[in-house]
Amino acid sequence: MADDKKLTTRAADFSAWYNELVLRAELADYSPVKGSMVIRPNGYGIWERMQRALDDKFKATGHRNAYFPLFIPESFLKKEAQHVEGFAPECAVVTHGGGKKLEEPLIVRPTSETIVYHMFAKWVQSYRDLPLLINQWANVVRWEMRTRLFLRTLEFLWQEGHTAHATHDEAEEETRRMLGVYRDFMEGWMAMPVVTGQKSESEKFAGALRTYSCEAMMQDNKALQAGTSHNLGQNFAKAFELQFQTEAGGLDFAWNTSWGVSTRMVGGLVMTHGDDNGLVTPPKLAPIEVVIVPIWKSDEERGRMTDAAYALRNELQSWTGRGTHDPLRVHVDAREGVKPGAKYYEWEMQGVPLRLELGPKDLEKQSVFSARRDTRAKAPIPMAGVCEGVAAILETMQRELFDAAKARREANSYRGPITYDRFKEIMEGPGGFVYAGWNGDPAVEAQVKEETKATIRVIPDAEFRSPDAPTTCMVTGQPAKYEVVWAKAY
RNA sequence: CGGGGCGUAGCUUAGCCCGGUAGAGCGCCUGCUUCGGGAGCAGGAGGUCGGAGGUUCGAAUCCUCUCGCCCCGACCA
Repeated sequence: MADDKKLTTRAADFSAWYNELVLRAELADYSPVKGSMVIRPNGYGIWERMQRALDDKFKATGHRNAYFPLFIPESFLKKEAQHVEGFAPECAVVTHGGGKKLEEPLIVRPTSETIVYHMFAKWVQSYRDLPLLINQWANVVRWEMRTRLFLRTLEFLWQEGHTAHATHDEAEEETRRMLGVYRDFMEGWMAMPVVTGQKSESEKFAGALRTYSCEAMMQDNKALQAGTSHNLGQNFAKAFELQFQTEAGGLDFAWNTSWGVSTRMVGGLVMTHGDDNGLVTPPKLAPIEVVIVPIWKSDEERGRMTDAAYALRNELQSWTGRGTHDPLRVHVDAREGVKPGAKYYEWEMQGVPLRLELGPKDLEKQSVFSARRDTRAKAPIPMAGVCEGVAAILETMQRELFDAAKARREANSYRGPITYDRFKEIMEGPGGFVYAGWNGDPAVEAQVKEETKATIRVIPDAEFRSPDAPTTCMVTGQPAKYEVVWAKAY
């Protein structure tokens, strides 16, 4: 009886733990259509907070939101050779509408480069129209063979930024800037440390010149590609005749970038911070940061305690110590007929960062009893200064979640000279990030993937590289062209 | 598309070999007692046993077909 209330532990079966958590925390549920899911209010609430934070960052870097249609003419996809090769196999295609066969099939967008740059071509005439900085929040469809809640579903929600620039260097700067924005968000809001860097040729976006990525390590030591930013060069501009008059009077193709993050990040958040009791949400992304549970025995006490709980909520909500635009998000759980213990388990499963218990004894002592979700640390907070006290705990928790995740990642990262045999041991065993030399040959990359299922996650940016750069390729022993991060990935 | 598992109440499932009144736990509703870490008692609602054929006096159970889902692989944000 007690057992079926517990989650499968991470140690016993990480995959089962993840699925159970997502369902039990009511983040999402399976839909009647295979491979697609319903995002429930608990999960959507986290996504909304992600959206808000990211949208502010996009606006602050000069982007404006727009919306492009769901349907794309099939012919558009075919205009960029690599793009069609990459995406055609996973596209949903509409062949009928209004009871009639369509003259030209419509693709349900797997991503919107083609239609966006088709439109850009109409809007851009001169270098004065550049840069054009657009973002859209949308759903996209990719017909994946194997799906997983939040991590890979047929349809998912994301944001896709699309920009056009006059020069390669400007486009490159934008590509890197947005990768930085993603990193700031993932580390500052999700408390999820990432390794940034460039993708190898085989892993880059179909149609891009270069792809950069944020890679996070999950608690099973596998990598999650959490966000990508692409320098598209002039590939799409040429395919869609996106040209402009230069300052000198000539004609040139524009330079494009695109970048995106998706609801997959919710899955990343779960697998970064969740524990065997359920979800752990970083305070900054928690739809509810604080839940107050009033404790009573008699009816008389129930009245007094719920009143006190709502009064405490009002005090917390109206506190402006974090600024008027960032009030504490507080919920009172005054349900009758559910015992306090049952409420504790429920809110822990849902990942609410801080629980406040308020009973007659606390009221007498003019304090409230707090329990932190991640460490389970419990301590009374004096009513005088309760807002500051609560805010301080949340701030500490946000920081410590990041520190803990980063320490875990580093503990499972391997640097220094390594043999291919040792590498195989790591990948068959605990897994993790292995920093090693690579001769740059795609055949080596393919061989390692075939033999170990590990892939090159990124060619890391300078700050992530080892103090002593590897000099030889881990597999061939030839001179290393790059230091790369190997890992099994989601 | 290969390999494995499974479809019985909202959920988890027993029953299936060996055909004969469809059972349990959780959840839900009502009432009373409870309430500082998953409450107890009493009463109650809820089922075309995934679907279609067949065998049989009789099918959740046996046979055939079919649909769907989950997990593991190949592919991918």
